[in-house]
Amino acid sequence: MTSTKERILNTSLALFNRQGERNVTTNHIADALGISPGNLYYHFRNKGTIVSALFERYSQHLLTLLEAPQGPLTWTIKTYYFEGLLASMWQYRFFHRDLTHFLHADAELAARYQAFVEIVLERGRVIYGELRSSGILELDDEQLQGLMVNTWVLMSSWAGLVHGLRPDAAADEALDESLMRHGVYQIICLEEPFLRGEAREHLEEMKARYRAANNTSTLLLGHVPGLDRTGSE
Amino acid sequence: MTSTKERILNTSLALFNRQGERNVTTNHIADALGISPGNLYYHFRNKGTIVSALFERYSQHLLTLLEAPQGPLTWTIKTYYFEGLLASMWQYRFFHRDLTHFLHADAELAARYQAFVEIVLERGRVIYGELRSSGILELDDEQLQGLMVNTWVLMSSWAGLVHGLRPDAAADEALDESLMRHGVYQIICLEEPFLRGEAREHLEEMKARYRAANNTSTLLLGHVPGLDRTGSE
DNA sequence: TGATTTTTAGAGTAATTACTCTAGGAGTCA
DNA sequence: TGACTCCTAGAGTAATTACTCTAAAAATCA
Repeated sequence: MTSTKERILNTSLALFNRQGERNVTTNHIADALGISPGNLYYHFRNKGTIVSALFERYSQHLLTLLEAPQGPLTWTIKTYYFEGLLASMWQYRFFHRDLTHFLHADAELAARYQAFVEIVLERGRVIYGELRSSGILELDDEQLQGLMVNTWVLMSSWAGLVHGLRPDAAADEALDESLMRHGVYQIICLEEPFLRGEAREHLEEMKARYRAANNTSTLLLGHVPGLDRTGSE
Repeated sequence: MTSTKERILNTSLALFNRQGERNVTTNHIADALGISPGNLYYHFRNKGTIVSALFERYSQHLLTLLEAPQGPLTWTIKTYYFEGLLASMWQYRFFHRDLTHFLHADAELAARYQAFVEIVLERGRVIYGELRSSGILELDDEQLQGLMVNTWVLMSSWAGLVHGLRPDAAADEALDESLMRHGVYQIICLEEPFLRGEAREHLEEMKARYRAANNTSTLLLGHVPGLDRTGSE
């Protein structure tokens, strides 16, 4: 028995992810819920408030994950961990999809987002730093920073990228898993050159685990099976 | 003396980049040009056609750049080359910003975009392959593919990312150069572990060249000068 | 029970916006 | 000059959409 307010958020999130925030009207949300527009606006002053509330959820969710202490950190564990992060970000993919617009339209949200990214990057640096201390990663401070930024770029735009190349992906939940795995794979590619010791031993195993199956995200894998005929009806 | 059709495209591009396609109406474009809406619609059947035509320009521009033969390829030259690519992409940054929406709204555009990405990736693989043949890069096929995908992810989302973190960047042309340079720097970070021979000698010099100045994109560099007070008005 | 507050419905509206239509100007060519 | 095509103006419209307002149901509480 969730409150109306939360049901609005849940439904909005689902619709936003599937159709894009731009294509989802407030009336549409109310309809999907079987409530009146008036009711919706009783709980949320305007559409932006819904987006803002969803960002709050998203950032809290992610920061909680990032705060969780994890004892002795191995590279394998870290990878599973990042897989979880990516999955959480995928759940709120509408946000990164229209990020620029949201930040442009709401200065307060922009400030919150900046602070959020700062914490994420900082926490990421700590994680990579721990791996370095354990001798699992070998890189200097500047390389670590570069790696961290590239990891964040990848994670925060992966969903949107995949969405662009496979417009069907939004509806097809089965694709999700495989696409997420490919995202993790690309992160592994980022880290690979710096891996040492324990990590190197598990590298092939992990790459195999996350390497996308041939039938998905083929575009990003080089060989396209049945999509090569363009233009013909 | 450019034709009205081209003036519409130029103005649309400028407005789209600055304000986002979503926030630019067709009437707005006509106003900015000092022409009537009727005139605009004489040249373009609808708004989507403008976007589509701009993508045509964009993709042709990029593919032309990518086709240009470049004789003996050094890593330094390749880096300048990528800098040019990134600059061209920045000129059409509105497109990647709302990419998902455009592809969702226009199936034909989606198909063209897919084909475009395929060619870009293929051409990128060739370039990296040449560097490998010259002994400048040391990596296997799979690593090359991973690197290529990550480079593309970075290039195609860098503008949007930067835009998200520095909403002011759209207006401030002076920031552009520095932000673009940081993008190239991140690409260097991707390649660095694989560099050998000639490239390693120029590495520090190139990193220094593209390392962003402290006063820009500070968020992505770790140390933030004056933005640390959050929440207070 | 009655009073008060919270939640809901649903009709309605003002504003926006993509796009149309008609008519007329401006080149061009015979 | 006249006919014909290309280009342009600008008023107008139908549809969408974020949001409001009033009143009533439902829950809460004394």
